[in-house]
Amino acid sequence: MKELTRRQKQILDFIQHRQSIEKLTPTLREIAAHFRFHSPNAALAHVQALRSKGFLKNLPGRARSLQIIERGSGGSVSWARDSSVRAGKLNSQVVSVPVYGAIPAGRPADRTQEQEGCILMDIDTLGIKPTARTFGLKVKGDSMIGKSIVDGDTVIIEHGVQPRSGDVVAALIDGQVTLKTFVLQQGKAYLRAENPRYPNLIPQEELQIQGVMVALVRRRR
Amino acid sequence: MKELTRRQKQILDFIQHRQSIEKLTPTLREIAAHFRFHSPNAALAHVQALRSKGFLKNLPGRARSLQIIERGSGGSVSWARDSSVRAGKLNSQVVSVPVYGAIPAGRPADRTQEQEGCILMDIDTLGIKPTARTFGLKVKGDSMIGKSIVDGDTVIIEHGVQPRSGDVVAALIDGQVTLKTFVLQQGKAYLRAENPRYPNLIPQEELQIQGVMVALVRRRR
DNA sequence: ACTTATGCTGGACGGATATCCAGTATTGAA
DNA sequence: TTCAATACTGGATATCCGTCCAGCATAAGT
Repeated sequence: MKELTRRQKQILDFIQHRQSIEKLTPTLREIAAHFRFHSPNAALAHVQALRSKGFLKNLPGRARSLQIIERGSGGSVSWARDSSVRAGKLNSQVVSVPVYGAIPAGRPADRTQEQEGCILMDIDTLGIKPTARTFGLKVKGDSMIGKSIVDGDTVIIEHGVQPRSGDVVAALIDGQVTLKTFVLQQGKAYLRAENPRYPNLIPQEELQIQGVMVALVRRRR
Repeated sequence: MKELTRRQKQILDFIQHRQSIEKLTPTLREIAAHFRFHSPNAALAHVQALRSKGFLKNLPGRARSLQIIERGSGGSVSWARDSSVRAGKLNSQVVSVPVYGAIPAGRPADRTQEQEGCILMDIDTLGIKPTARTFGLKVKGDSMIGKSIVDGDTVIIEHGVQPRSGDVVAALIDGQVTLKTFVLQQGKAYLRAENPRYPNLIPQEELQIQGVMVALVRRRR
């Protein structure tokens, strides 16, 4: 790991500070203003150095898109205001996961119409670090009763991961998303319903896996 | 408090989701793209509505400067509130619920020894407004399989409420807490295990009900 | 029929922003 | 000295972005 100059560390700390306080990444001009630079280019040079050294990333050309890259044991929390921690959990973060009642066919991004709400949960309880493609799905019917998933449950689905045999997956079948168990048997994949009243599904062509279940939430009704 | 239309709530949820996942506020055009608007003005109209209703603020003219305005529901859940939460939900609050692996006999307050961790969740998902006597309980065994509660699940228990017939309750039996279904039949209360391999329990003296299940959380293992 | 609220399209403007180019000054190593 | 790395200035540009204007459509209430 390349090391940072003192100035670069100051820049990085400033970015981190602004993010934690204002929940907003500073622009290059705001960085320049804070350090009394007369040109945004001075800030850019440092940011570029931080990028090339792997401490920052961003979306090229996009405003306020700087993101600090997490790295394991870099315990520099110099001015962290952690005195406010009470019974809460340390090192945990709450994320917002959108919940859909149903997912129409097509690209996974086409889900905006059906959004029902959202769930806030800490990532430790969730069990994964959610991505932009993590979402909740309201369970309808009892086809997964054998896995103790019942009507009304909300399952948290992570899109874009390879399912292992036995995982519960959200699969696209006949233009609708249903919950099934993904089974890999002798090299062949099929979907098993965890209820004898429902048939198993052997795919004709290819499996349309929308995502893998990572967690479940149930409310008393 | 002015209310939000469904569309406005979807917009707000999306902004919150993006902030919690990417630590970056979406631009109006990114909002428009997600909702398949053909004009950034559609997103602007919603954002303006959210601003005037007090759910959002921003720095005028600045890119990605939307910020969600925190609004607690007023209730004092002081011990449970985690003030380090990055983005709170409107009209809602994220609370910290302690989780125990087992509950020893005695006063419910004497449980600090057995604490295993805690869960952070918003109260809308939880379904109740938690009190100081709300706690999580790790499920051991499969005596409640008939209610789709399996080993490893965490049930959220609310202490001190009167159970209704059919509720799942945490009951104190022989110095141990087990999960059972509370049944009231012809004026007599007893506890039913939702698994034929376990016996029902007819109380000799009085029922020791520790609390009623209000929610359930499951992680993939 | 008339109004109002909501939701969206399409275009446009100006300021904000990231990025590039050229140049200066300082420091330290070869 | 010479060279390279670091730190910064000043200016320029293409694009990104918030915002405004005008208009259309639908639905609900009066």
